[in-house]
Amino acid sequence: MQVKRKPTLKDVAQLAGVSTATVSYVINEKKIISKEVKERIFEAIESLNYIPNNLAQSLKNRETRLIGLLISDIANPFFPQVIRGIEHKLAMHNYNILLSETNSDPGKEKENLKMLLGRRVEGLIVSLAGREVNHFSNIDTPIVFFNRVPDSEEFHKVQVDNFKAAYLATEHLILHGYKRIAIISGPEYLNVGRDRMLGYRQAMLDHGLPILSKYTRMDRFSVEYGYNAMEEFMSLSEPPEAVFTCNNALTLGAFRFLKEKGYLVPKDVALVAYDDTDWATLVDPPLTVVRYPMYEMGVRIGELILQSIQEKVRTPAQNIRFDPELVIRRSCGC
Amino acid sequence: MQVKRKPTLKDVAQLAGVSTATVSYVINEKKIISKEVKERIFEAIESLNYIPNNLAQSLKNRETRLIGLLISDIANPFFPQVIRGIEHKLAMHNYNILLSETNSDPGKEKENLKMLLGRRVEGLIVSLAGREVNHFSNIDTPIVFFNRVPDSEEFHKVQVDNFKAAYLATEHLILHGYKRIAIISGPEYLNVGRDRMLGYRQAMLDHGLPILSKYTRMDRFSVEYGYNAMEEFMSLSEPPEAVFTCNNALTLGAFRFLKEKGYLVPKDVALVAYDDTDWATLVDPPLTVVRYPMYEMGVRIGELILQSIQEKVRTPAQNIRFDPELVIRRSCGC
DNA sequence: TTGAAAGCGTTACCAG
DNA sequence: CTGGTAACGCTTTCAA
Repeated sequence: MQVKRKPTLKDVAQLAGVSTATVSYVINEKKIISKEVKERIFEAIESLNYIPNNLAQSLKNRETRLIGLLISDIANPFFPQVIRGIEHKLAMHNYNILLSETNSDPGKEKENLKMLLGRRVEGLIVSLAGREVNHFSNIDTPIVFFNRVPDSEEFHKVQVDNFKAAYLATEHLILHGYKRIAIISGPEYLNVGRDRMLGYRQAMLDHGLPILSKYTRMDRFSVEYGYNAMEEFMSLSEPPEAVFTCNNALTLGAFRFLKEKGYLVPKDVALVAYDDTDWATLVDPPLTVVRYPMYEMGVRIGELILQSIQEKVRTPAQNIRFDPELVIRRSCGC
Repeated sequence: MQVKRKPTLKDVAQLAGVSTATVSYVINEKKIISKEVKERIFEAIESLNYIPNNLAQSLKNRETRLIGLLISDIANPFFPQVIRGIEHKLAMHNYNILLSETNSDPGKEKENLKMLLGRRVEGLIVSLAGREVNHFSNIDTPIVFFNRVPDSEEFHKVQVDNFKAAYLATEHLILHGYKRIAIISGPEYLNVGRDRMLGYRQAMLDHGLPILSKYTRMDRFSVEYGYNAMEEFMSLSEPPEAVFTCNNALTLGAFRFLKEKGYLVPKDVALVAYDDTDWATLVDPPLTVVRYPMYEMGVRIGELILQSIQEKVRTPAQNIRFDPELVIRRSCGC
């Protein structure tokens, strides 16, 4: 549509009978301008409905106040909470968020990255699409990774202590007396899949329990995978006594299977889940879960990126781990 | 940080030994340039790691390929699904999303609106913060409202047929034989609160049932409000036989109250909810809900805004209503 | 206290 | 085919 051009500084200047410089001064309060001139300029701005063109300002000032957010899928309920924290922090400092989704496709990630860089975002907040991270090297725009982070030590990272979270969950099950404990996790090549698996293994090991491949599944973080993995477990001649599901989608799928088939939790099989969701207290039985502060993580991510932008020299990469907490309800059999 | 300046067209031109015009031509494939020159330019681009400055391009071309998204709170699970649809549609056309939250604060909405306009977004997608909409008049940037839309007929709107949704839900309860049917809804001044209430009233009216103020609550869309309203209902000397909760937060609160206090659904009180959530099938009993296609709504919103941007002349405002559907599960007593 | 003009990084017209 | 240059809308230096 955009039929008529938007008013510019020049238009305002003309109408107010002053130079563009003067108008710029009053808008930015950079110089002291006489009351009467100011008045005239404000009137002109008002009557033209003038809003400064931020593109031109950015071009001139070399600052866009834009942060690029690169995530796999905004419908994953984990993200909105975190984004909310990020947004609140950034908004305080007049930074805005440019959103882009990758659908966990590294190709799309690469494309979007280029787009964001082209738009001259001042910082990047990213949860990795896949295992490839080469396209993030050699970028001199500050980056904070979160959730799905690269292994490399050279980047800022904010994450839950996934290992500890899984350890906590598994150990709780062990101390409860269960021996045949299974796990459903995400892909090996993602820290979030791998570290949770490692935490599980370590807990089993520390308590002298065997790690059996028939009780471990790690492939995708999806509802279907959770459903299918649970189905496989329950059709084993010796099904697990307890299962640890490593993210909300997996929990959803696994739990759905159990409900559909009429299994009783925790009697037939106990459950500990990752991610404390809205509904964890509403299902029957209420879910014992690993919880961590999503909003606060977002705020911290926002702080970290703002700080990295401010810095004149590159400071050592920070790896911030948030402590998970076990929320004991009833699905574990307690 | 941003220590070293990013390479510019000029840098590329210099390195390749050509003019900036020529470089621009090859980048945009606007003119036919000889193979060898092209080659040299690509090499220069490669070695400098040059990415065109989109700000300058936008300024020159008068197109930002940016859409502003103005919503109350991204953590409301309704939004992410819709946004996903929007994002996918827009991404196909190389448009990106600038996200901003209002926290349902009209003041913040006004501010953010100005910011988005300053950034010269080509279109606006908004779910209203409050009842005030004056700041949206006199804006010549195309707007599509969704979810919380203004009453005015002058704007494009995409919404669920809220009236019909509530009518459907209420009528189902009525046909089931319940007489004392209550409703918990959101504020009167929001279409989403009001229309759902109206649908309820009409259904009651059409079936000769009285509308009693003790059975109607409309104030806020929050978990707490849902909890409290349900508590009030159940402490009535004659509690309702069935309740219709008008959004996911209200459902969450109301259901939580019932669970906590040990009420049996649908025996003690039947329930029909608005919004089909992930967990609606997992709770006990599975929830009978009103469902509508969130992702598809997002796609439609994206289409509509793109179309409005393309149009040379302003076409009449469209009011698109998505049909809700009743998903009968067990909380209604069927 | 005000203004002229250069420049931010592109694009595109017009010449050659 | 290639290039000089004005212009997009703003900020800021320098001068008046």
